Amino acid sequence: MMSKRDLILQTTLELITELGFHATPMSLIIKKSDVASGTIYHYFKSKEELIDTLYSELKEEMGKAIINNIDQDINYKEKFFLIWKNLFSFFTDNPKKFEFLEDYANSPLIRKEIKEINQRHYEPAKNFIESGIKLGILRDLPVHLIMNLFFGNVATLFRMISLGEIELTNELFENTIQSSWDSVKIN
Amino acid sequence: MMSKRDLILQTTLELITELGFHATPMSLIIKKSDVASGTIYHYFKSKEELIDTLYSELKEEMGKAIINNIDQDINYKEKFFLIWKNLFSFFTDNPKKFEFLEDYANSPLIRKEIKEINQRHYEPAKNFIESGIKLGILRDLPVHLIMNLFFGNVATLFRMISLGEIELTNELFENTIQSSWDSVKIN
Amino acid sequence: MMSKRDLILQTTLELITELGFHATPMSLIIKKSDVASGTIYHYFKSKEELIDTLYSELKEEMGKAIINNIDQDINYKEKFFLIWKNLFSFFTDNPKKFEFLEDYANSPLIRKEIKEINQRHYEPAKNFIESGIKLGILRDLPVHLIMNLFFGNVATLFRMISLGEIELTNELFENTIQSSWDSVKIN
Amino acid sequence: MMSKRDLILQTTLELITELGFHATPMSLIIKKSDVASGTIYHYFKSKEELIDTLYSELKEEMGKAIINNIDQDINYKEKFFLIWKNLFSFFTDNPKKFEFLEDYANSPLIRKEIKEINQRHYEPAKNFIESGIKLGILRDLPVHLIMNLFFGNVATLFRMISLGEIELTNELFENTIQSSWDSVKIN
DNA sequence: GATGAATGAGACTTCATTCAT
DNA sequence: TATGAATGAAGTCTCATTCAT
Repeated sequence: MMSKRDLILQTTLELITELGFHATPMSLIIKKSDVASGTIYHYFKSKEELIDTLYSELKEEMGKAIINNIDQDINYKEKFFLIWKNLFSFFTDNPKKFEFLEDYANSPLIRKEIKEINQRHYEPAKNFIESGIKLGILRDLPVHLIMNLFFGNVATLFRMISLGEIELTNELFENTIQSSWDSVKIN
Repeated sequence: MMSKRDLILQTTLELITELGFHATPMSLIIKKSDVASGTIYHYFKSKEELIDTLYSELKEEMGKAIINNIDQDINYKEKFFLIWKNLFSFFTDNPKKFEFLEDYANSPLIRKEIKEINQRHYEPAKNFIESGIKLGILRDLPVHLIMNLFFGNVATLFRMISLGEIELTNELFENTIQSSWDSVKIN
Repeated sequence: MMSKRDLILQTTLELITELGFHATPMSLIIKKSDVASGTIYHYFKSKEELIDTLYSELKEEMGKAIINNIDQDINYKEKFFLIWKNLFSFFTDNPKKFEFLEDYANSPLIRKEIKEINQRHYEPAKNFIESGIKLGILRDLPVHLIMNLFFGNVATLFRMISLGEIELTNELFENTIQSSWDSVKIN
Repeated sequence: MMSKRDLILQTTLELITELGFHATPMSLIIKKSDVASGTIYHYFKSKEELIDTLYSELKEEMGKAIINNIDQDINYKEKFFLIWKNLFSFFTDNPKKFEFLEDYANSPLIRKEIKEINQRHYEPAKNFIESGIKLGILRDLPVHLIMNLFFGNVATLFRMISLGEIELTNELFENTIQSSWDSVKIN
């Protein structure tokens, strides 16, 4: 059985992605979680702290998903493709989490301090890009720029699939990753 | 002198990018615009219609900015670079408009119908991409996917510059566009 | 007809003296005043500002009541008695105002700044005491101490009468004022 | 070491004088006392009973302080002065208790029944005043009026000293008591 | 005796909107 | 066109208290 705390977080994710932060009153989270109003404030000091917490937990989860299986004995390009697929799979498996993280990535609703602290979950990914540049495999662009372009590409494909604007075929999938790779690889 | 209607729209843009839609009460727009509460409702039926209107006007403005100067006698790649630069310049010249359009591109706050209607301002850009594919210059990916990847790349660079996360040099600028081009061109 | 603003102030006085500040919810003031909840906030920014305003208005009113008729051609002691009676009459005529001013005189609920500003209504009274000291009629005690003792004496008598703990006769009234006078006069 | 019960009472006194009854939530008393919420309800049935108890204990303590040393072989006036000083000393030694007793003397928060019961601690003081009247030393005013005027005078001086509005010198102290005596003694 | 998670009524306040002038 | 007093539903959060352990 889920703890009340986790139940509240899950309900919050569902409602906020569906309705947006301000269109999701605490009263609705309370009702859907089937807890008393006081209970939510027992675990989270305020609505802001509630979504800060949700953001942190999801950011950590995504950071871990990205580097899944990455320690295999495969070459750089294959690892690039693997990470791309890992991120895409995370979105596919957790569309709500994708939506939430997209919406609040640049939102003033999440305190800056929270955002900075959660950067730490992306150290492995950052190291991967950095090593690619050092090895002369990747273009010499700022590491964070490459990471953001990469992330943006995955998100763009996933969003369109998710909204039904295009259909996902194996070919499209591979071509899009290839396009992403071509944008940063040298030659 | 600015009409009251336009004054209200401008104030709305400023406040909404700074505070977000729900944290920007009509009362604040009213106060900062120095009009009476009745006046705002004379021009816009509701808060929703106000931002629908703002969205439409900005979307149109951006659509026009993109194709500025595009009818010159230059080759395809040069046009690709020009459009990239046009979009980037529009963001640089209008950072608030960039922010607003980014925030509300995927927001449920803008009615779907409004979003669809404003697609028409991007016909020229769409035609440009389509012709590139037909001519065998661009990869055979769905047109809208290419457009979104393209838009995403420009936005990613601009956002990082704007937030001060990286510094814009001529070299970085050209390299990033080149990276964007490499992701879609054939060969 | 009373303005909504004044109606709210009057209702507030009645409820707060009866129930106390914290036991008087805004919702009750709203209901008894028969206005909309928004209306109260149109005139007063917060509950705190509402009672600050009430305090200020009553303090001013009491300040004026005290010096009523004082410019007559009567001697010092007679003026002392007159002021005593003026204050006592103000309490008798406005028992709720007495109660409110008593309860909030030393309350942290009224901002210090508000208290200081309202001292100005007691300048004439202060001058009267000061001149008494200078003329050698009154004991050489700090002016404000004399004022507070004086005020305390009037309030003590009135409170007991008001609570029905003793009965007011002309003799008791005169004796009490005489007692007050004897405490500060020289000889 | 203090019992948890007494610890709670002491914390309550401190918080309530600083913040006021309604601005002092049970949760704060609980936190500052470092006890569990259940514990406070083990000793006191409700918040009301908690302050009723506090009131009673302090009222008794003050009653005892007043008559300290009064059985010496000194004359009536000297006893009057002694009681005055006893009360003033009690305030000086226990400023929080003074504040609490002042604030709640006329408060509807303390049940009437509690107030009446605690009158018994002031029988000796009452007897002292009554005998003064019978002996023809004091003015023939109602006993309780004299007691209240007396108490009010001590409180007025103490409050001003305590707030730093005037400075306490030996001369001022003696003069103020003399003033208090002059207000009730015959001649 | 002691704990603290859980409760839910109710507090203050905000806000989009209306309408008589 | 323009005004701004008035509305009242709804929002976030607090708080005294309970009860299973």
